[in-house]
Amino acid sequence: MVPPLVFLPPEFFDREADVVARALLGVTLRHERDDGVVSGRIVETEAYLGPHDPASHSAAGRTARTWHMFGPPGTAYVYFIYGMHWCLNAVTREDGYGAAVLIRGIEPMEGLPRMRARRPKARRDRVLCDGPGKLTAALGVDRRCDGWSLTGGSALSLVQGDAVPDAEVLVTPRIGISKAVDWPLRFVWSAHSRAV
DNA sequence: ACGCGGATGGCCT
DNA sequence: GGCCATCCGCGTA
Repeated sequence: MVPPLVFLPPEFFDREADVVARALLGVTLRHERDDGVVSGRIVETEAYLGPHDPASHSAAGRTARTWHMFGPPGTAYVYFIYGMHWCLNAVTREDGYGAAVLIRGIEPMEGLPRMRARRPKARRDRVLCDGPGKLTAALGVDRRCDGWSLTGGSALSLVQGDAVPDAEVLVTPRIGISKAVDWPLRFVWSAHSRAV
């Protein structure tokens, strides 16, 4: 028997983004499609705290692009970046606030052959999902998922996992941003991530 | 191992 | 016109 899937409820996400970012380590991100299930355990995240956080997309206000970042807790916010890549966030705090957690890395679990097919340039499984644009490609996540619920009401969901001890969590500044560059809002599950 | 620059397109000034 | 919450390939070591 396979244990039932326990989806993270909306209340899980109705907290500050840094708290949720830390708590998402070890959680399974799961995409269920016609051709099968693809999933992985979250090993790296970043928190974007809200309109007062200069590095946050919500700092520029609610536009068509950032619309779903202001949605209810547990919403998927998916955006297009550098003309090529999709990035997946989980919205945190209350409806209308504008905070989110960027999923930066997962450890592949189910559907390895499908991930490899969607990431033909990855020569080794170690680099299949070790970046925000890589994991969305491997999972088949794109603009269609923008605004979906991650709490069990859609094909894309977050499933409860075993707790990750503090001793295995690394906290660092965020990557690839130009504002608030030293805020310690990046969380890495060191035992399962190649990233420093 | 590490650093650099090109790819590529939507959105804001 | 410039800026991106990135990735990849190629150069040097």
